[in-house]
Amino acid sequence: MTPNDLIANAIQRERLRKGLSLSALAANANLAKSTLSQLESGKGNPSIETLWAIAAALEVTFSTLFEVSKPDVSLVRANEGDTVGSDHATYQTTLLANCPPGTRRDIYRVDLEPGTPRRSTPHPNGTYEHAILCTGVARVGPLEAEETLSPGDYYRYPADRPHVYEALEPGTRMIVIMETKD
Amino acid sequence: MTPNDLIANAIQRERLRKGLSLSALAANANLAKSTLSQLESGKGNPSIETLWAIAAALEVTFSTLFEVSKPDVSLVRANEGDTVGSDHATYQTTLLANCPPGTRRDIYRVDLEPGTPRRSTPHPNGTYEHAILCTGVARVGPLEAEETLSPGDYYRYPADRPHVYEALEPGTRMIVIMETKD
DNA sequence: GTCATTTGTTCGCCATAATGAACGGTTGTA
DNA sequence: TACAACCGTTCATTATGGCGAACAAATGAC
Repeated sequence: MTPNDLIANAIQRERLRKGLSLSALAANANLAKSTLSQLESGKGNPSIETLWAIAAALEVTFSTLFEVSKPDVSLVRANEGDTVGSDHATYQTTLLANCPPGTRRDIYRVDLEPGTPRRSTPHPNGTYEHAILCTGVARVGPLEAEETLSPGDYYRYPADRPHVYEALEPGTRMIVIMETKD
Repeated sequence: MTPNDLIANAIQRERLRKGLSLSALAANANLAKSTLSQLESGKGNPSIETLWAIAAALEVTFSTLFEVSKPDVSLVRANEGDTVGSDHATYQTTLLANCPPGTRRDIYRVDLEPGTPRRSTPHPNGTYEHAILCTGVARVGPLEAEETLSPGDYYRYPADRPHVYEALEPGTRMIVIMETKD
C-alpha cells in the first residue's frame, strides 16, 4: 500500500462521510479543486501543508488521513453478542459489559486472603461494580446476593449498598471495575 | 503545533533513537542530507513521498512521524502500584486506572491459547486498551511496545494502532477493558 | 425544450521542495 | 602539527506540486 493510495482513499472516505463535494472541500480548505481531484485519483504527492489543510477542513485529526478504513467491528460486536472473534481456536473473547454513556469506570486490582470478610460501605447512588475473578475463590456481592466466584467468573452488582469481598482460598485475586454516574 | 514542528521533532527523535547520523539517514532513505537538515530545523513542507522514504529508513510506521511522543503506555506489575485501603492484611486493592470523563469502557474476558498471535486491527482514534493478566503468560501491546505479562500485571496502551495478543502458556486468560471516546 | 449551476477533470504557468556541491566545524589519527 | 573523515548547514539549480482557467458531463429550475 503506497501512501498515495492510502491518502486518496482516506480523503474521499472522510469527504463523503461529511457529505461534502470536492469543490466545497476545496473551498473550505483554501485549496484548488484540481489539487484535490488529483489527490483522490491517486496521482499526487501532496505536501503536509496541503494535508493539514485538508484534515482541518474535514474536521479530523491529522493522522486520520493515514489510517486504513475501519470496519468498525468492535462496536457492532459489543451491542450484539457474547463471544466475539473466535476465528482462531486458540483465541476467545467474551464481552462482559458494555459501558453506558455518561459513566466512569475505574479499574482496580484486588488481592485478598482468607480471613475476616471485607465489608465495603455503600458507594454513591447508581454505582455498580464489575468483578472478574482471576485466581482463587471468592464470595462477592451485596449482602442479600453474594455469589461464590471461581476463576473467570464475572459478576456485576449494585454497589450503592453494603457489599462484601471474602477470599475462600489463599492468593485470591480479582479485577474490580467501579462504575459511577458522571 | 504546526505539522512542520511535529515532523521536525519526530524525525530527529526517531533518528537519534536509532543512533543514525543525519547523513547516514539521508543515504538510507535516498534523500539529500540537505533535505533532512531543513526538515529537522522546521523549515520545510515535505511531500508524503519524502516522509514515506524517511519512515522506511527509520523502520517506523508512517504515522509515527506525526505522533507527539512515544506510545502512551502504562505498565503496573503484579507487585507494584498504588495500594489503597489496605487496612486489613488480608485485603489489598490497587487502583490501576481511573476513568477520564467522556469515555466508554467495555469489558472483555479473553481466553487464548498458544499459537498464531492474534493481531488486532486499529480501533477508532483515541482508543485505549487496559489488559490485566489473570492466568498464564501473554505478550500484549502495540507493535513497537509489546510487553510480556505475568499474572496480575496490568498494561495500558493505545489501541488505535496495530496491536497483538499472544499466549505464551496454555490456559492464558486476561481481562481487557476497551476505552473509547464518547 | 433552454439556461444556469455544479459536478469532477485536464492543462499551462509559477512557486517551491528536493537536489548536489561547497562550506565551516569537530573528531580521530599518525 | 597535518591530514583525513565525518558531522550538519547553506546556497544555486532543477524538478515538480499547487494553482487557476478552461473543459465536458450531470443536475436542477423555469
